[in-house]
Parts: sequence; structure tokens; C-alpha cells
Amino acid sequence: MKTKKQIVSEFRRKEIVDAARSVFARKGFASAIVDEIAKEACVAKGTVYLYFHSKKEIYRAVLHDDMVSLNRSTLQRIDAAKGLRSKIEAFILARLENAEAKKEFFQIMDSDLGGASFTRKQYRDWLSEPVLCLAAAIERSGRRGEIRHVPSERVAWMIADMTRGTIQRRLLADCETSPSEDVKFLRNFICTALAIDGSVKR
Amino acid sequence: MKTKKQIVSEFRRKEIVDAARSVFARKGFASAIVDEIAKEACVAKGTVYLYFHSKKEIYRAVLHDDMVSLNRSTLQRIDAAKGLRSKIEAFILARLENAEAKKEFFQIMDSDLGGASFTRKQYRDWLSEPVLCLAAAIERSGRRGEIRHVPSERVAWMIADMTRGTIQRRLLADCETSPSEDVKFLRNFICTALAIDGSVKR
Amino acid sequence: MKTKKQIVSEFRRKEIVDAARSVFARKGFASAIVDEIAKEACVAKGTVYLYFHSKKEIYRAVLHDDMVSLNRSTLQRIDAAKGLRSKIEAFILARLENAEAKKEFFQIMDSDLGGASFTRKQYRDWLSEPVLCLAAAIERSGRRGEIRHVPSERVAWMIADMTRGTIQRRLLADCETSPSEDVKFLRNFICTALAIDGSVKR
Amino acid sequence: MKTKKQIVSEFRRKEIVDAARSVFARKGFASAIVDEIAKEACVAKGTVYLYFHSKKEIYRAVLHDDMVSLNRSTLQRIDAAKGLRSKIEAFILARLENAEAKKEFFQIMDSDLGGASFTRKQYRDWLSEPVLCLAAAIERSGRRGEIRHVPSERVAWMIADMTRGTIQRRLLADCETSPSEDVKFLRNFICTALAIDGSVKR
DNA sequence: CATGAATGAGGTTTCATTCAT
DNA sequence: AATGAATGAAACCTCATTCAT
Repeated sequence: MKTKKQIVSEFRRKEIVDAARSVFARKGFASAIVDEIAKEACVAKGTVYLYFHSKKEIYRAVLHDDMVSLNRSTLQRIDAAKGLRSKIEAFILARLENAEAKKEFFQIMDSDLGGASFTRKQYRDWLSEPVLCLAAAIERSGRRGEIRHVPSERVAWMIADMTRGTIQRRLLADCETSPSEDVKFLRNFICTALAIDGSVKR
Repeated sequence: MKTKKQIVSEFRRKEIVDAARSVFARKGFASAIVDEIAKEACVAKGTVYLYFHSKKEIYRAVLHDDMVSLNRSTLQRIDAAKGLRSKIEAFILARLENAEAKKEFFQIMDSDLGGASFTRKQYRDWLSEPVLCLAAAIERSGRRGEIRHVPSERVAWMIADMTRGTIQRRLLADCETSPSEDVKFLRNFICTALAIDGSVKR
Repeated sequence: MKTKKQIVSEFRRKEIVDAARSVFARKGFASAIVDEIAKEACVAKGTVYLYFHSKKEIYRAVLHDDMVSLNRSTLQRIDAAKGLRSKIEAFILARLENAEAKKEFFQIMDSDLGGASFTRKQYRDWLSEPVLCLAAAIERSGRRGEIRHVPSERVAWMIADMTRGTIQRRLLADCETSPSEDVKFLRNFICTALAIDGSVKR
Repeated sequence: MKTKKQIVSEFRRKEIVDAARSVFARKGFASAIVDEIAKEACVAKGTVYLYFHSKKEIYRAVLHDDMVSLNRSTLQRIDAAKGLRSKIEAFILARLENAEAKKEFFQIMDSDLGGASFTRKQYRDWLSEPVLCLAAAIERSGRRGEIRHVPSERVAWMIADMTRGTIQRRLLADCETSPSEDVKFLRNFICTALAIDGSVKR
């Protein structure tokens, strides 16, 4: 059972991470100021350093936390979906909705990876989990002859690339098109590329 | 005619921009130190400030210069190519080769947009020039019935997204696959998605 | 009631202002170095910036603090003195003694007005408070027929001018004459100029 | 005879000094920038250093030139005037008119003595020449019994102090009173203080 | 003689991190 | 555990002065 201390401690940690996400999204890593994070989390600057060793670590925590939850939900939705077409749609949808819900996180991922400290490599590594899951689904479909033969992992990355680009455009352009329209277009584009016509099973 | 001074001046400016590109790529905008840029350009710190008003301006100059030259070469190659398939390939190839030749630049574009100063929006705006050029080619092909009917601009952005993702993976993964292989895969993937079969004219 | 923090905070502020006064007097505004002020105040440079926004603000604080306390004491002494002759003497004495006690301050006021940042106008404005107080006393004396009729404000400024000149000479010349001698001469000179002979009431 | 070279050289030197006076008056010594002086003198920065060793030296030249010419004209006018009353008036008038004509110089003298480089002492030394001349006149008048017995040098400094204060007020207040009014008031005030009534000989 | 590009020492200011309370 | 005042390293930028042309 969680002690009272643990509860308070976890609560505070979350508050700091949330505040940090907001500040990092607004300013980027380098221009974010620890004092501002502390203020937004309603704690003193010193307190922040009780929970995190350094600014960099806060940054890592923000990204890690978000990525873990994003990946978890993406994987669940892919698993839940039946048929490749649905799985692809599930992937895209999970990403798009998450971007909508957590603009801040995506703004961070998109505009500043913390200077020298954090590499895009880490992002790739995180991303690779759901992408490989998608790739596996494509691979199976291919084996079953439901789609034409393609290098499944590569295709999965293509899907991720297009999804990401779409999200970027949505975030920048203040969403001229509806999310469902974007999803539909993407899925169709991909399915056509894989297609045995529109015959990919749902 | 260019005076001797202009020549020296342009040469020095270029040296600074080149040095800056290298430093920014290594350190990111915030961690880059003007003194280091100066040293790498073999001039004194003060000289840098004769040519640029601030660190931010140097940064802008690096990005602008690279983007202008990249866009110019991309547009030329698209124009030179005959047939949609070739034009698409030209676009991808121009980008990939440039990334290979100017790793530094892509690392900047990909990993650090200079904190609050620089938005990804600017990048999109720059990118939109060759993308719209590609879109126009797709549109024309569509009108001529060479490909199935698609929203050309959106498709052009998809192509850009996939190209960019491919470049990123190449830069991160130390190139397991050959560039031409990547290009071929990409082009085929796209052409299949657009295809009236494999019948897109070369 | 003052909290402990407020007390410490005010103490520290005062230490910085005192150190700054000393440094500014030695070096002038432009040549004064914040680091030196900090060192003399026995705090780190950063601490100085916790209390003041900029070097200019420190400078303003020094001048303001000194001027406020000088004016307060001058006004009190004028008020306490009975009779115009005594009031004039009080004014001169207050200024001379202050100059003696706070050489540093007068050196600042006299030799460096902080470049473009600070105008002599501000100094005049500060000075005008005790001068106008003196003018009022002269005016009243004039109305009562104790002195010949004069434009009181103008005369008050004359008194201030001569006092200031005397102070300057004292500071520069290492005081050949005793302060009380200077005061006596000044007062007599002025009283003669205003005089119904030596009959100005004490 | 002056060679052509000398003529050009003197002309240029004067242009630089004039430009410098204007810039120093506007900005003060510390904030004045050599480049700006050069530009205002229509020469290149390097040229300035052909005529002066350093910024400080330009500053000294400005003050020295002005002071020499001011003193010369003051002395001449005192000499030309007959009678103490006229001589005093001549002193005041010479100073006031000069201040009117060369506001810039007086603004320099009044607002910035160049940080550590230049002391007010130098100014006093310059000023002492006409002041001592005035003192001599007072002394003679005293010996002849035209005025009451006073320490002549001290009185002469008082006159200089009041003149200077008046000039300052005129420069700051945009001249509410006419110069001749100020001169008359000053002379009368002084003569009353010295007076054997109004009987000081003209 | 004249130029103005180049220099680089040194100033102000910021902010991550620590530590006494 | 929480605070926030204090620290001081390090960065950006300015500008007097030099010197090759």
C-alpha cells in the first residue's frame, strides 16, 4: 500500500512534470527557466531539485512520461483493432488524437530536442515500439496475401512519417481540415499503396 | 563588377556562416558559443559582429542560406525531370543527396530550432516552395489521367514527409541501406499509391 | 512588524548601496564595475542583481537615498532655526557638514552624472525642495520688512549656488579654511546683500 | 607662413573637435562613441587617431579649446570695462553669453567630467584665471574705499558660483527670464552685498 | 595622408544549482 | 520536506585602438 508520503511525493512530482511540459512547450528546453517551472508548479525552486537532479532530468521525465503513455495507448488500440486497415487507422488515430489532446508534448517533440543533451535518436527509439508493432501486423498481412508484398518495417516507418507530418501541419495551420478527414485520407493513401485494391480486410 | 572589398566581405561572411553551421550542428543553438564560431571561422569575435547583429541572426543566415540553395537545386531537378515518376524521384533524390552532403544542416533542422526564436513554421514555409512545385506536377498528371485522382497538394506533402523521415533514419542509423535503394523504394511506394498500375509515365 | 527576512533584506540592500556609493565616487559611473561593488559589499555579483535590476538602478538608488536623507536633515534644521539669519546659516551648515561627512556622495554629484542616463535636471529637482523652503522663509521675512525687498526664490538659489561652490572648493582644496569660517563668511555676505544692515533678526 | 598642409591639418583638427563637442554634449564622455564623432566630422575613424592619441585626448582638446577662448573673451571684457560694477557685469555677461552661444560646451562642463579621467580640479584651474582677474579688481576697489572691505578672492568666487548657477538654471529651464534681466539681478545682488550703498562707481 | 575592417579585452547580465533555515 | 536567497561560471556584445592597403 502507498504511504501518505508516497502519495504526496508522487503528486508533487506530477505537478512539476506538468508544469515543465507546459513551459518547455512554450519556450523550448534552453529558454525554459527552472524558476518558471517551479512557479507554475506552485512550489519553490529548491523543491524542484528535491525531485529532480537537474533541468535535463525534468526534461527527460516529461518526454518519457508522455511517450510511455502515448505508446501504451497506441499499442492497445492497434491490438484492439481487427484487420490491417483498421490497425493502420488505429495507429494514425491514436497519434492524431494524442497530438490534439497533448499539443504541448508534440510541440516539444517538434521544435526543440534540448540542444546537445537529447538526441532525436531517443525519440526514434521510443517511436519504434508502436512502429514495429504495426510492422508486424503488415508482415502478417503480407504473409496471408492480403496485401502485396512489401518490406513491412519500412512501410510502417512511412506510415509514421506521414502521420507525423500530418500532425505537424495540423498544429501549425490551426486545423483547416477535420481530423477524421485527415485520417481517412492517410489510411486510403496507404492502403492504396499496399493494396490489393480496396480489398484489404477491415 | 564586384569590388575587391565586396569579394573579401562576401568571402568572410561565408566563412562565418560555414563555421556557424558546423558549430550549431554540433551544439545546437543555445549551447553554441559565438567565440567558438569565430575561432572556427578564423576571425575575432568582434569581426563576427561586424557581419551579423546577433547570434540569432547568424543562425537565421545559416538556415536561410542552406534552404535557399537546397530549394533552388530541388526545383531545378524537378523541372529538368520529364514525367511525374521522374519528377518525384528528382525531389526525393535532391533531398537525400543534399542531406548526405550537408549532414550538418539537416542535423540543425532536425534537432534544434533555436529555442523560442525560430519556429518550425518558417521551415514549413521554406519547404512549401518545392512541395507546391511537386504538387503542381501531380495536379497536371491527374488532369491528364496519368494517375488516379488525388488531392495533389496533400500528396505532395506526404512525399515530403516520407522523404524527411527517410533522411532522418539515414542520419541516425549510419546508413544501413544505400541511398538509391531508399529512393527506389520511396518512389515505388508513392507511385503505387498514385497508380493506374505501374503505368505512370516515365 | 518587520519579519526577519525583511531586516536581512534591507540590511543587504544598504550594504550594496553603500559599497556602490564608494565605488562610484572613486571611479565614476561608467568606470565603476559591478563586480567591484559586489566585492566591496561582500556579496556575489549575482546577489547584487537580486536587489537591483541594473547598474543604472544601483546608481539611482545611491543618489536617491543620499538626496532624501540630505534633504530631510536640511529641512529639519531650517525649520528648527529661528529667524532668517539662522535659517540661512542652517541651510549652509547642513550642506557643508553633509559634504564633509559624505565626501563620496558629493564627489559623485559633482563629477559624474552617469553619462546620458542621469540629467542634472533631476539634481535640480531634488535640490529645489530645500531651496524653496528657504525661499519661503525669505519671502516671509520680506513681508515683515525685516529685509529689503528681493525676489525670494532667486535669492534662495543664489544661496544654494554659493554654498555649492564653497563645498566644491573645500573638497578640491583640502580645506584651507575652517568650515565655520566659510559658513560665517557666506552668511554675512548674504545677509549684507539682503540687509537692513546687520539688523536681520537672529 | 602656413603651408598648405598645415592649413588642411588645422582645418581637420577643428572639424573633429567641433564634432566631438557636439557628441560629448549629447552623450557624455563615456557614452560618446568615437565612430560617431568621426562620422559627424566627415572623416574615417582612423583619421581621428591621426590627430589625437585617444578618446580622452579629444575630450581634453574640446574642453581646452573652449576654455581658452572663453577665458580670453572674459578677460578682455573685464579689462575693457571701467569701474568695478561694470567689470562684474562684464564677467557675468561674458559667461552668460558664452553659455548661450556654446550650450554644448556648458552641457559638457555641467553634466559629465569624463569619469575618472578628468577632474573638476582642472575646471577650477581654468576658471581661476578670470576669477582672479575679477578678484584683483575687487581688491583695488576695496583699497580705494569704493566698496566695503571684503576678502576679494572669496567674493570673486562667489560671483563665479552664482553666475554658474544662473547659467545652469537657464540651460535647464529653457530660459524663462531674459539674460539681461538675470545679469541685472545678479550684478545688483552682488553690488548690494559689497556696497557702500548703490554708490559703487560705474 | 586617409581609410575602415579587424581585433579582443572586458563589461553587464542570466540562471542552474546549492544550502542554511 | 520545503524554501528562496545566494552563488558564480559563462555568455553575449561593445567599442577603443591598430594596421594593412
